[in-house]
Amino acid sequence: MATGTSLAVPVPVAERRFFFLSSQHGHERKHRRKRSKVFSSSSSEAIASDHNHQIQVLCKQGNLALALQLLPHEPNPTQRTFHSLILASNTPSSASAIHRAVIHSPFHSDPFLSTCLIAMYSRLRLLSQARQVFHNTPSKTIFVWNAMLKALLADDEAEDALSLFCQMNCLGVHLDSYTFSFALKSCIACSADSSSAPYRLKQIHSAAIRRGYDSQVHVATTLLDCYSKLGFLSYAQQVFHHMSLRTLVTWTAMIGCYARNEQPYDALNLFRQMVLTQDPHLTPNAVTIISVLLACAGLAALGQGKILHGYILRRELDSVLSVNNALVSMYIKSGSTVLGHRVFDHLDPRRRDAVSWNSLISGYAMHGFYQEAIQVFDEMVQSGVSPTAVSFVSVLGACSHCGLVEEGKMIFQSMTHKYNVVPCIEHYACMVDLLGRAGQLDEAVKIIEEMPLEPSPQLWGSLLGACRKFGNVEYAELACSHLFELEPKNSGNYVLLADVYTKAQMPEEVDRVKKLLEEQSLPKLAGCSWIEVFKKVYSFVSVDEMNPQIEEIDALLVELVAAMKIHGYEPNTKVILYDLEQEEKERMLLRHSEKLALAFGLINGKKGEVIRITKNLRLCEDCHSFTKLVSKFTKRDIFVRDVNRFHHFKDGVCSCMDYW
DNA sequence: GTAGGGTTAG
Repeated sequence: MATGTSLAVPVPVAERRFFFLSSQHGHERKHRRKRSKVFSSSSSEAIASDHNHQIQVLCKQGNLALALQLLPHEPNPTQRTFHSLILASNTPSSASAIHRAVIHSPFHSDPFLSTCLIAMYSRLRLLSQARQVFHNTPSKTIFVWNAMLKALLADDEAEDALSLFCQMNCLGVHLDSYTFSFALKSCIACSADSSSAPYRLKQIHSAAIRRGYDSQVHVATTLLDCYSKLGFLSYAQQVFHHMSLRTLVTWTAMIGCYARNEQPYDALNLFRQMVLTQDPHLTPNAVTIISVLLACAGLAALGQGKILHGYILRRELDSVLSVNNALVSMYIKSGSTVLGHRVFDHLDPRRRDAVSWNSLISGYAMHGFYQEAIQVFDEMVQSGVSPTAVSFVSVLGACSHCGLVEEGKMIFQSMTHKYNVVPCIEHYACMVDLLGRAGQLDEAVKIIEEMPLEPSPQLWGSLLGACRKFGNVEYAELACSHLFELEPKNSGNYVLLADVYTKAQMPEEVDRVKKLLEEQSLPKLAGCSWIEVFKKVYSFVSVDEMNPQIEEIDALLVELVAAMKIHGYEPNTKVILYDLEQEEKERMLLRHSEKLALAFGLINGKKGEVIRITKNLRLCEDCHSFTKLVSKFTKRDIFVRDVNRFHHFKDGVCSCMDYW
């Protein structure tokens, strides 16, 4: 206790030191202090260390201007000083000033500073300077190589990044896990204009396996995401299942993978599985929520989406702009433009970005509110947000569905002339669709012939669709000559061509195409529909004997068909290409997944509530006319979202006006 | 010894 009191007496710091240090130490200290005093007055080194420190502090405080003014007065800037300056540099002129100073210092080829300089130039989007630093660094550490890879990737020079990766391999550079992350991402960045992406991805994957980096969590997650982006869902799944350690990012990437690759149901299941682990490290973040919202949108699962919205508010994730944008898009895609618009309205107008606006524009376009879509586009421009390539895809799509040919042409022209957006393949596809739907087939073909890009299957598909509508055999054959080569496994193209021949009364040709289709025994994409009833999502496929209520559903459908026939419904068996008896064809029509979902909704849903169905294919003509009549007969509003757009059935009429 | 990576809405 006695010592305690004595220690409680405040002792000045300097004295206390004396108290504890031996006299010898004290002497040494004094001596050293004396020496440094001599240096500080006579040698420049002491001033130097002083300036170095000052420059570093100024950089940390963000006062780069003053730091740069001080730099010439420092004859021996240290590596630390340069590092601080590089980190603080935020303009091209300050960047080159610092770079010059480095070159004239003993650190001119220091790999550490080279790494930082490359990153700095990359940040300022000065790629050629970054390349220069790279080439002038004789002994490149893996950091230097990786910084250059990253810089190339960030500047859309992914092809160069991949060549650099090859060079590293040839030179026997010891690659690390970062190298693989960048190489994999480059591969994806190249995939837009190169068909070899899957092959190259697998090559890099095997190289990663050989070096044992494939199990590294960052590499594996990137790998998973790369397979996802190329549409190789099963490879992504394999990577996910083989990982021994999965982080939140890994789970999020896999959820996003399902959501983007037409498996929204699996995305929701995986999300549920993740939440059930109750692992605190796996608490969903904004990105996770965005991916889950994407899945809800994919299913038009409005109830699930609302639950998520509640979660977002509780977790205060509504402060994140991208979460709000995803909400807007989820609500609209789930059929509620009102709720979508409400989220948009609650956003501070100054915070709204191009994605916020685009969500709204594409939402209106999807619902067939084309005037509104164009109006929102104008509002976007007025608000000072520049339209992006995506804005134009939506708004041109809107024009096309509305038959606004002249308006569409003007907007297409304005892209380059007014908004500085270079048209890409999707925009040309929109134009072909616009002209094709309006019956201007010659002009549509002219666009294809004159465009500077390689026509995509979607673009030929648009032309083929127009040919079907206007019965143009010549252009249909032209489109198919490309389509059969570009996507030989898409049975839809054969069906459309057969339709064109049927319309043109060319039965031999119809038979030829049908045979072609049968010979290849192509796997037809199974029709699938979803419906949400009391916040649970139910899915239906056309051959679904597993559904416990199938008998009840069948019975209702038979009853409905009988009633609809009185109201003028005639089963449109033309949509079935197989050679079957009329009765059998009608039976097949009744098993279309959309009709099953509709009957299920009528049986189990809340009376009088809007029925919302989502379908993975385009709505067939028979289901369309059937649903129109059901909406009238049952006095129910029915929303059906197919792959392209919304159909709102009410009182026997559809919002698409039978034009889809 | 320092530096650097994976998931994000249209």
